[in-house]
Amino acid sequence: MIRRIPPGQRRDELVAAAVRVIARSGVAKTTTRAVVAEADMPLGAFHYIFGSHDELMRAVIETVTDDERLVAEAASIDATSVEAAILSGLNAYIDLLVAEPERELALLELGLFARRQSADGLMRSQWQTYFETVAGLLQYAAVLTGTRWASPLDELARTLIAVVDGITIGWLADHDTAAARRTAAFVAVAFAAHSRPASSPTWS
Amino acid sequence: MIRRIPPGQRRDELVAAAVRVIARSGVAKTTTRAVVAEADMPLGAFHYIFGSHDELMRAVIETVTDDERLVAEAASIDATSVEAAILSGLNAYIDLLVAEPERELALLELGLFARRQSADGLMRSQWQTYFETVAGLLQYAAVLTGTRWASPLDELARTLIAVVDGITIGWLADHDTAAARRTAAFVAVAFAAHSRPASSPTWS
DNA sequence: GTCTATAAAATGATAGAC
DNA sequence: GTCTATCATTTTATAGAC
Repeated sequence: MIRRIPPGQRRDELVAAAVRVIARSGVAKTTTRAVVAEADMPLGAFHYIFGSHDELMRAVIETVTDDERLVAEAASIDATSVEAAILSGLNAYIDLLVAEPERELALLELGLFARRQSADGLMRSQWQTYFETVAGLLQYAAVLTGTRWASPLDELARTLIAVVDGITIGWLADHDTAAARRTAAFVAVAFAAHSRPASSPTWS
Repeated sequence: MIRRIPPGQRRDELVAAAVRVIARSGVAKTTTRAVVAEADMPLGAFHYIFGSHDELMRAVIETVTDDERLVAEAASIDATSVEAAILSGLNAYIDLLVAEPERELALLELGLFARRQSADGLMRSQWQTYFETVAGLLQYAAVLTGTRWASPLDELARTLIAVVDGITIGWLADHDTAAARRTAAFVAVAFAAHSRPASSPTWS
């Protein structure tokens, strides 16, 4: 019995399987065999689609960069105030982190793996996507709360990503969810200090 | 020609060699062979000292936790103000990061590796050490600037570690040192908002 | 105790039948 | 195109000479 499946689809299946294996077992144990087993494919099918193990990992990083963490955009943002907006966004992320720690662990592993692996900017583009996503969210939050940002958006976005990454690592270390939320609260206040009413002049 | 060396010393040599290999090539490529080659020892010597590859990695994490990143304590802190103190400390760390990126990359890799590997809290104790070190530095900064912290020290320390980790990852992604320093400046201002004159009451 | 030689297992990649 | 069987290499771990 032969399964005739479009190459593109098989490729997607392999990448999806790799993502699951990475989340479950880590980048180090994501072997070619483990991936094809997860995808329920014969080993031979692998090299028909990907030239090498490296090529698969590269595809995984690119895919993950595109569709992961975008769920954050769906987070319901509290429009009561800028502080509330940032806090609700961070808490929604922390909820996600607590619910699926392996996912975030996998994303960090993939980032460091990319950094080790490729001389070109694979990790750079991964984080660039994060920056842009968060910049969009910050802009959205400003509109929602009738405010504007008093500091450059890309600077704020980068800082917020740093905080998210830092909260993630800290929580992965000790699972202290309450502490993570306290950090989030600290940051929310700090960001609120960089917002102004939408109609105010450049420096109040 | 036989080298008769105390087992404790050989153990230390292997751990030190492992750290160098990790920094240079990453956790994934830190094989037993690579480590003994780095330590200039025969392969057989390895299993005489460590029962397994895992045991070595565990020893590495414990060692690294103890002595790394403590160099931050030597950073000259600007006592002009709380903001200046935090900023100078973070900038000193960024200097270190830029000078030896592989070192910080290795520390992050080891943390995630520990998290993957051991069910017990190896990563937890690693970060716990960071928390305590930074808490000490924050306390020192307060004394130096004649202020006191208006928020719990452990909460501030945890947040600062999160920021340091986040700055590190962001910089590793794109090597944007100026951006890292802007994030540091943002954070320094935020921390200053949580300080009070040393003699003031609990809430001003 | 120290080292060389080798076993045993895992992994990336390919050959070749169908 | 698809899959089974296999190769070549790498890696952890051990056996056994000295």
